[in-house]
Amino acid sequence: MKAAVSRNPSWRRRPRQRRARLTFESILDAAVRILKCQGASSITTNRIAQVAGVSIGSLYQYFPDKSAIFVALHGRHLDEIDRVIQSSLVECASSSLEVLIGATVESMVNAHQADPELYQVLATEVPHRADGTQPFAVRLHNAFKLAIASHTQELGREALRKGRNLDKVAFVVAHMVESLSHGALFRRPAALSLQEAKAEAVRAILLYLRT
Amino acid sequence: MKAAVSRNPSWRRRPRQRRARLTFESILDAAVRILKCQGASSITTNRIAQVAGVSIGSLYQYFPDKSAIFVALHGRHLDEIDRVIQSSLVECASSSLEVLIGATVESMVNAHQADPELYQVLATEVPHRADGTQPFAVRLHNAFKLAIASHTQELGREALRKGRNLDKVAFVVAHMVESLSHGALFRRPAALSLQEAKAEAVRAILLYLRT
Amino acid sequence: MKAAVSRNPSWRRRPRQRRARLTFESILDAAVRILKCQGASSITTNRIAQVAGVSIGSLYQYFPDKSAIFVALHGRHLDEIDRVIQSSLVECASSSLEVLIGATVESMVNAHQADPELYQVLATEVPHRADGTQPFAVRLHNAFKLAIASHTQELGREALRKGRNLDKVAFVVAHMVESLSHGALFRRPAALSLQEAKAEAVRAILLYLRT
Amino acid sequence: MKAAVSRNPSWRRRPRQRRARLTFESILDAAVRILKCQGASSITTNRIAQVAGVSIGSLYQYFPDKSAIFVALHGRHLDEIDRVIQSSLVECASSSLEVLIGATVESMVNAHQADPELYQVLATEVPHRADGTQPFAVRLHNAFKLAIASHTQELGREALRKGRNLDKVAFVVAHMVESLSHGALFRRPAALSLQEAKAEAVRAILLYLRT
DNA sequence: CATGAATGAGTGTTCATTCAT
DNA sequence: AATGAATGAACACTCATTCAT
Repeated sequence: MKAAVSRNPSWRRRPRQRRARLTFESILDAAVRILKCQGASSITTNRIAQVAGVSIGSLYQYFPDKSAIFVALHGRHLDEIDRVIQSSLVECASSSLEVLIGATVESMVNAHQADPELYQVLATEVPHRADGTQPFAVRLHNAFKLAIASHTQELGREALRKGRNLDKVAFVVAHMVESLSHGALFRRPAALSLQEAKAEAVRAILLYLRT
Repeated sequence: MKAAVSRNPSWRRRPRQRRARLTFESILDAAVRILKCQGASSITTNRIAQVAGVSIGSLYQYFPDKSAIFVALHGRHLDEIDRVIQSSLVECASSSLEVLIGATVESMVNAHQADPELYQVLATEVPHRADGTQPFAVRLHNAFKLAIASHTQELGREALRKGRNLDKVAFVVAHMVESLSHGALFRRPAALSLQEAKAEAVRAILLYLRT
Repeated sequence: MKAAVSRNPSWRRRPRQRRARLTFESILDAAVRILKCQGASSITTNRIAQVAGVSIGSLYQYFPDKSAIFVALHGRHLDEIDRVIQSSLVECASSSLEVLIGATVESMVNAHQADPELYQVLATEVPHRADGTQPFAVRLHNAFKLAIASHTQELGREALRKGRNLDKVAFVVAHMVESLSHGALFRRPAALSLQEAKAEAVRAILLYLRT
Repeated sequence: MKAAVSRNPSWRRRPRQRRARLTFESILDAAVRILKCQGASSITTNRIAQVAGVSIGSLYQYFPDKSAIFVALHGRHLDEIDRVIQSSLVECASSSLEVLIGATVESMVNAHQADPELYQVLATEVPHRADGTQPFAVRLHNAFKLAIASHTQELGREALRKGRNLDKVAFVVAHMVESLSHGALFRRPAALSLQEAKAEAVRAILLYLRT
């Protein structure tokens, strides 16, 4: 993909595109850094620009206003989680449901464990009006519809019978995966280890699926 | 404690306390009204005071700063949900688990259905730093520990055996109730009616509990 | 006029109204001071507030935005000129046309001579979109219609005959008064003294009126 | 003068000069377009460049700064009016004063009628500090000195006698022409047609000149 | 000469908070 | 205890201008 470009020797490589992407990301990274260190209340566009190492004017070339930065931040997070989940589903497409659900919960937890404070702050302090961006649960929902559909036989003849349609199952599973993964990481009771919480989450989801 | 007041027998009861409570609530109500009508971005302390019909000075008599209003708002919401859940648990203390879980999910949904936009805004646009206030899931967790403990026999001898302790079960149940109730109301797929979503949520929770 | 107020002994004199008016005027005065000293390009709302000795917040309590200050500035100037002209017309209501026109031109020049730089700057550097405020020439026009009407007999039987209506005459006179007064002060050729310029202006206007 | 150019016979004439002139004008035209459509408050150098179809860098090759564009704009307008007036004066050099004044007023009105909004905006919203550029009235003044001088005999022996010098007369006439022409177009009372206003203006000026 | 991305000083404006009344 | 005018630090955002390419 990038080979094709460097193969062309007489070419100043699309400097705009590349630099633009870089700047865009560096602005988001700066926002993240500030969010984690100083919290959401002390974030200003000028500080973001400064931390990102770009001028405030440039920042406004990439984002129409401050809230656009937040939207992009949430978007990037959602995309990341999405990607991780999709990977799990694809990788385990031909594995048992047990493996698949286990891997998914694992991925979910891992994705958040990489930077727990960030996701905490994003979720609780950074406004994320539901404009445009598909709410996360909907993305998960669709992913699980596909995944479950391809394991129909494992679920037994009757599992998806009589009104127990895919939508219903995917609805429950998507919410369980999201809620229990988050919960295992952020809200589990002191008496429960992360391992135990994850295991129980998987157990609960499989129980539901198998019945 | 209220000696000064009770010493004056001819006095309309605790007028200050009463008025104070009223003012306090009217400020929160004003905040809610603004949040629902204009969104979180256009909320200012001055506007809140104006809508509440009190002076800005008075507002600061009841709240040390702006964020305290948000904290109180979230608190009030959590307390309300808490109350509703506790009611369900108490009312159904001697009913079957099926009834209890059904009632709980029902209560949960009803509580949010009263003012869906508000809870949406509160959750997504109003910062709710996790300082001090017990996160909701923890309250639910404790409530369910009690509830489940008192239905141990219905769950069968072995249900709470072998490391499947109360904490673990309550953790899963609390998250399922919260997540699926919210989800049923706010994020269910178009193909699913609220009734169906609720019913499936209850079914899933019971399945887990009974196994 | 103010006696009525001070006659009321138990009264804290409308502090808001009075102070408000004072603040309002002090802001305009500050704007004038800056305009004269630093020119229109270096005027900022913060500097105006500072020079006026009020906080920037207060400034915005009296003016919705920066341009409103300019509008008020022009308005104040127009009102001042208006007042001066009206005075002349009233004072000379029963004098000859010669006296009346002489006095009017004199007033006009005097009014601007008090602060020539200001009016120069106002006219050339401060945007004064014609929104709402009656353009000056229209006010003058109406004033002169009245003045001329009350001197009809002096103008002779035929002066206002045959399509030479009041509107027409007032149109010409108003423009001559304004233009020649301004011109005498700001744009007269070096060879002409102010006195001469004014005298010639009056002569020209009277010539027109008498024919 | 243009030796370098004429030395190269096969060359399209002065390409740089020509293009330069074109670019210069296109920038001014763009400014005019913006001024008329969006008003003076929303004019920016970047937008001007964009509308003109040149880069912002090029714009700064032709104008040292933003205000230079305004100066040039006013200059272009003044030159245009100047040109039109001079034409009238030259064309009517040997006509009667009546014809000459009539033609001049006519020209003046026509010149502004071509684009009334523009001249309104230029006069009221675009700063035109009196630096350098001869104020318009002075140009007119000189033009009329010449014109009137060459009609001395028509004015009669005594007309320019005893202190009634050319400067005085030209001062009055120049201001009357300018003010009444503008007034006829932009500020005439509703009851007056443009034709009537112009005719009365001419009549008033001639009355003055002939006395 | 042309370009237009980058700059950043500077602006208008807001709004949480105070405090004299 | 209540008021609300006054405050001014702080902010989001603009735009004239530069300069490396």
